[in-house]
Amino acid sequence: MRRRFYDRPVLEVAEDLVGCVVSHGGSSGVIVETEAYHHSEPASHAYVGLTQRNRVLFGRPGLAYVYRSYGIHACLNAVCEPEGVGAAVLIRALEPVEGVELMRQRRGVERSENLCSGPGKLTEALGIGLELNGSDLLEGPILIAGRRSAWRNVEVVASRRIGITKAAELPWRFSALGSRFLSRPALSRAEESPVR
DNA sequence: CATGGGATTGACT
DNA sequence: GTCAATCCCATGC
Repeated sequence: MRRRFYDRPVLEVAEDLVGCVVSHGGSSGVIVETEAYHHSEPASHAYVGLTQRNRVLFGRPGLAYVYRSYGIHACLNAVCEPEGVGAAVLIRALEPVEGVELMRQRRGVERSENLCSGPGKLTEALGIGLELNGSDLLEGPILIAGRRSAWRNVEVVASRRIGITKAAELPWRFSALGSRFLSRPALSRAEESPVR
């Protein structure tokens, strides 16, 4: 993946990341679910402006923004848009590909549908911790590679973001149509709209 | 300096 | 379905 991939409107990047492959710590998976966050809307950590917590969000595109959620979990984002603009894509679910046994050990669960089906789950499965906040997704140790051929024409659908109270009406969640590895089952067809 | 609230998960009713 | 765990950090007194 090139840096300019991330140096674009965050909604475009969020759609295009579905089908790409995240790898770290001897394991990898295909992204099946993302959400976009932008400083202009109140659900974004960048909404309040530059602070110590969110400074990576304003960094150069292609950085990893890893934050602690509910005091317990780590969540992985890809920083987007030009440097100085607070925007990022939250990686919400993966279809496990490599290192599945490692993922089972790290997660302590067996079912493959349960390994990476949530933002806190996938960081645990891949061994991604807060110390990787600010690392570069183009240099590692976390890497994101482009869509493999089988995913070249994946159908992406948009729906509302999960688990937020502010700006909850925005359809900024993007999922691979029909995937069994989503953090939440597909919504009713009426709630989802095809992208592109 | 005290407090409140999450971009969640898993256990339990 | 409900709810607690647990930790920064941002906010407000």
